[in-house]
Amino acid sequence: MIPSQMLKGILGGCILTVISREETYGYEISQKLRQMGFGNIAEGTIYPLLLRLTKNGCICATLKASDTGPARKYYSLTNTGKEELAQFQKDWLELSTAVNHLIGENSHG
Amino acid sequence: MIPSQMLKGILGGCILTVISREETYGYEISQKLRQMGFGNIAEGTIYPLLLRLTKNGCICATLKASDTGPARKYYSLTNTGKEELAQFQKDWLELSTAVNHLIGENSHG
DNA sequence: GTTTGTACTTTGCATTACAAGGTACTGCTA
DNA sequence: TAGCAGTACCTTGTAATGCAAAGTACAAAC
Repeated sequence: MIPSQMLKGILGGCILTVISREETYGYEISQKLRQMGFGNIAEGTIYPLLLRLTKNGCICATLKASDTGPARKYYSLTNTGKEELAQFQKDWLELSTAVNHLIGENSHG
Repeated sequence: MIPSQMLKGILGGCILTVISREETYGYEISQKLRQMGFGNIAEGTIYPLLLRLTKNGCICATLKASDTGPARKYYSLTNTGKEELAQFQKDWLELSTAVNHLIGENSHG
């Protein structure tokens, strides 16, 4: 299990990434993240995050009926969201480079 | 600049990594992290974190005089700290694998 | 009609990076 | 002597954010 603290500042970008692939909704996002190896991300994490991203203008929702349960909120990226996603990927690269550099150097020591 | 939220849950492990290479003190750790590409990590981040790690039994300090300023607190890893470091590296691998997998899949459509 | 699975929401909490301000020692300069 | 820069550490309060817990609601199966 990835510690929850490690997910801070990362989940938002991950969700933008998932949505960028295709329109999707909260419940499905949580399932996809689990399949991707993020472990079980609580609903109390996903839904507030989606609301935050909506408020920030990164994503927008369309309500669509479902045959198998209550209606779903399908999300898609706005232009702001696309910029935000690009920035996240840049930031992630910077972080992972620094950490891998640090951990890697350990073995030369 | 790496966003501060992205550093949550990561800085602790990074500091353990730095200390594992050789005994060092707060001020020097902040300089090393900057050199490693983490940007300027505030003192208000470093010192509380070192206190926390000490309280958790991950590191322990030895006060040593300096020729060029006030005394320094040199930190070294305890056994608990070594376990914590190993766990961090495992967690980091899990996280970075998941994120890279997610970002990478994006380009396959 | 009760349960299971789907699907979204809200409240309150814990963790943690950081800004801002403070203390204190050394060495240099005027 | 006074003042400043660099080194070195500490404390308080704040903001961001993942999550637990609880609630609402619809559909299908039993």
